Amino acid sequence: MARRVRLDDVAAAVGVSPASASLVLRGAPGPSAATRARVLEAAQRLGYRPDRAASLLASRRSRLIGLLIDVRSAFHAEVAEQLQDAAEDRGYDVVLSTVTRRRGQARAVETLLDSRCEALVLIGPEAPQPDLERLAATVPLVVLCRRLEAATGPDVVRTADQAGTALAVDHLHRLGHTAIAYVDGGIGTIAEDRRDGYLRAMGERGLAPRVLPSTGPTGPTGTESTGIEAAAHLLDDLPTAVVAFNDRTAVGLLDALARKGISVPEDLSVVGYDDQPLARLAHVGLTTVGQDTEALTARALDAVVARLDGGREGPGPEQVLDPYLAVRRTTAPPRVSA
Amino acid sequence: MARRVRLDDVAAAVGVSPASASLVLRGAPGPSAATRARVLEAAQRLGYRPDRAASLLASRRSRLIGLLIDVRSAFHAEVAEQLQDAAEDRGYDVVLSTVTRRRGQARAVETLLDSRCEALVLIGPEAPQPDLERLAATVPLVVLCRRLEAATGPDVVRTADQAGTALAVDHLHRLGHTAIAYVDGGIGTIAEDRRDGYLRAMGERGLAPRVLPSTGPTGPTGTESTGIEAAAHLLDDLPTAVVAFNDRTAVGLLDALARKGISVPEDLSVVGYDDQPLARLAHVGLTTVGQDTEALTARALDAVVARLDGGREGPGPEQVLDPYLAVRRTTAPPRVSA
DNA sequence: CGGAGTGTTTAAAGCGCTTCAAGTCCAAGT
DNA sequence: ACTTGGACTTGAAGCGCTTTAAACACTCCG
Repeated sequence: MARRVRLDDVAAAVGVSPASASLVLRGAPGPSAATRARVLEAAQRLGYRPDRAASLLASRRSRLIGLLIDVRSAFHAEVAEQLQDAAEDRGYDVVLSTVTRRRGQARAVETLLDSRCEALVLIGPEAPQPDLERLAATVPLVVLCRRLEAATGPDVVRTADQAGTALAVDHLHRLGHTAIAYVDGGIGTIAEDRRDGYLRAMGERGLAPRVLPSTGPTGPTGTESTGIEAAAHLLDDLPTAVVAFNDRTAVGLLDALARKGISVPEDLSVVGYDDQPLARLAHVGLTTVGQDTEALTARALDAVVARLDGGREGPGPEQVLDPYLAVRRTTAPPRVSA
Repeated sequence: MARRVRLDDVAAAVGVSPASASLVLRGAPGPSAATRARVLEAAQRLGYRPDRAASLLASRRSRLIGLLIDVRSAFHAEVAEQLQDAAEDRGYDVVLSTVTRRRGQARAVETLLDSRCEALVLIGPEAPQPDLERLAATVPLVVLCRRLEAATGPDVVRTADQAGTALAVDHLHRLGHTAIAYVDGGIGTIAEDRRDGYLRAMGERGLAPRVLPSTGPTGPTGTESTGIEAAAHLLDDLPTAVVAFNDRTAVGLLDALARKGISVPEDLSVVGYDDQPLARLAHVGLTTVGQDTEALTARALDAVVARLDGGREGPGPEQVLDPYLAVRRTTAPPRVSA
């Protein structure tokens, strides 16, 4: 295994100083076109690859953005991919750190910090707000998809979850539904917001809300089984439409309903939340509320860049994006009033 | 934003040389218990965090393993998580790089190499074998879940895919099935192996194989829609059992069958492949073939460590693990012969 | 009491790159 | 002919840490 080609090797091959070679290879202004061409050629020929660690150490800037993800989540994955591409366009690089069951968020954040990240992006962090504020004092921090009470430190970019469930209720109401139930998602800011949005939207229309509790605090919440259990409760007194906390719950619900011989959307309309790939599948065709991931990551990156390159100091305004409603095949006018 | 605490600061605070502090903080032998305690205390008090880039640069070793994943794949995610934990136990760290639609495998590998990774793990790389061989000449390389013809360079750790489909056929045959169809997964080493396994297993039992082609080369292969299409073909001449290339295909199949009023497993048994979380869901209960991810990652790490710490030079033996069969609710004896 | 031996500590030399002050060179200006 | 300024180039000083060999302080032994 041959020794790695260094900058000095390239410089020596061309007969210029390492300093010049460095400038050329980073596209910095200074070197003449002739030098530039020769250095580039040599670098190419020798197969030179700059040493990341060395440049990080030498340059004051690292142009690295740390992204903390739970690699098992499809949504996180999507954000990662888009942030990666968006960052690249702005000359930044993204370093990923993943939480595992053993390795908590704190550990993962440390790894990121140790890697000289200049800013951190956390997706729906569960850490208590004071912890986030403290972290924000150390490094520019963007909190994605999580509401904070009067955020002072971190920048917040999120979707208006309340508006999302309201959108769902509105859609159903326009179709003629009045008996619209909601399957809850348990505790957490997001679940709260979605529930509130539902309750408010129902209230505004003078409709009686009906919230089916999520699976008890013991089991996991917002999964297919939540939907299956909810279906059991629903059967006693069937509404004409149901809004579920998320798509997985909705899918569980759908499955349980199918087994009971209740046809969707004829007997019952169902709306999910998240617009997961799952929901888009032709044979599921779930009407669902979604958030614009691309806009979300773009805003997050903007916030980072505003601090890093723009020199913004205080926290920016909380960025709240509007959710959208993807109408598919699980909603229709109620049978009786049609 | 206060300047970062450096090793020198810690050393100065205690009144020892940076060299000693360095030794203590890395748990290297040398420093006395007294010094050790004082340095540790100071580091703690000052909130010292070693600079990753600097230590990488200074130490000859980086103890970094690069893992290339497609962050959208659940399987990759699982591997990432497990490799992360396993590596930690051996004193290695994992750096993740993700391919995006824009950013191919090659680019991602470069990033990893630039980060001073000492070894690379690729999951089911699609690159042609010569490329992999070339890469393996540069850096210790482990190829996970992909068969190579007479691998000379990279270490290979995979599951015997042929044995997997054979397992499925065997299970069905024992239940009394003889008309067992297979839904193909298109091109690629994995799809080939699974198909071959099916064909061979059928042949050995004197059964007539029936392979339903995967969706044409235009569309994506091995998805739910593959299963849906296959179901349409199946209806003309219903076998008593079907083995699908993977779980997603099986789920599509299941869904389409349900719509046609064909009940599983009464009318038709279905076996998937991958044992995805999806398959394990209570309301799916798919009988499926799975691979032992934990063993897979453990072997991969062993291979890496054998080269890095053990000084192994040549390629190790190809590691082929046995798949397992998870029998759930989609398989039963055929109606007639029961 | 000198020196071998043991256990600790540290000075100093980098790791490979960036950066910036300080050149060098040459054409234009006076 | 002699400065002036612009366009390039480069020497040298780090970035924050590791590592090696050498220095140091003892204790133990003959």
